[in-house]
Amino acid sequence: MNEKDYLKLIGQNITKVRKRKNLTLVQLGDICNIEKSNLIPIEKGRTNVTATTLLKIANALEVDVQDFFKF
Amino acid sequence: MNEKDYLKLIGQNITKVRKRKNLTLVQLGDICNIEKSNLIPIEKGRTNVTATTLLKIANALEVDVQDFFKF
DNA sequence: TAACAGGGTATGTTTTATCATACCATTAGA
DNA sequence: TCTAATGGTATGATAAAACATACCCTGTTA
Repeated sequence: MNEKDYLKLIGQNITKVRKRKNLTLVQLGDICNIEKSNLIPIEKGRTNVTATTLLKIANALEVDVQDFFKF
Repeated sequence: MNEKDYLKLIGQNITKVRKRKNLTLVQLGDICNIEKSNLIPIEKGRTNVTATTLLKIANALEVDVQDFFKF
């Protein structure tokens, strides 16, 4: 898998979980202290997200980081 | 889990898989095009590794990225 | 027709991951 | 003993993530 698609899938997984939890980008951002303007590139797969940012988001969404890597 | 321990565990998982495959840091680095001097901080959990770097390492080690997040 | 909420974009700044190279210590083999 | 391999450290440069703020568009609703 190429890096572009891989980042896109991670982002899509985050979006899926966020919507499943009925959270807006602002709400998620409030919980994990990340601005929505920074969450959007992550969900769109436009940024090469770091491990700790994934941890913050996973904690906020109450899932395992691994869940973002299940394709 | 705090970020420090989390990064350390990711690194330890990478080290475990690398040793299981009987690869040195240089050999792993050759496969995924990452200098051993840059792999060491990752394995030690001293750097906040990015998603694509984890993908490169996972590909080189022939495992899923998820495997690095199993604690 | 406001006003607001939601998703999304743009951008300048700061921080830091990655790259690349050089170097050190220890250990095993010739 | 010398050499090479291995793990590890240090560092300067470059690319880019994260931060923070401001702004735009669309749909909804008072």
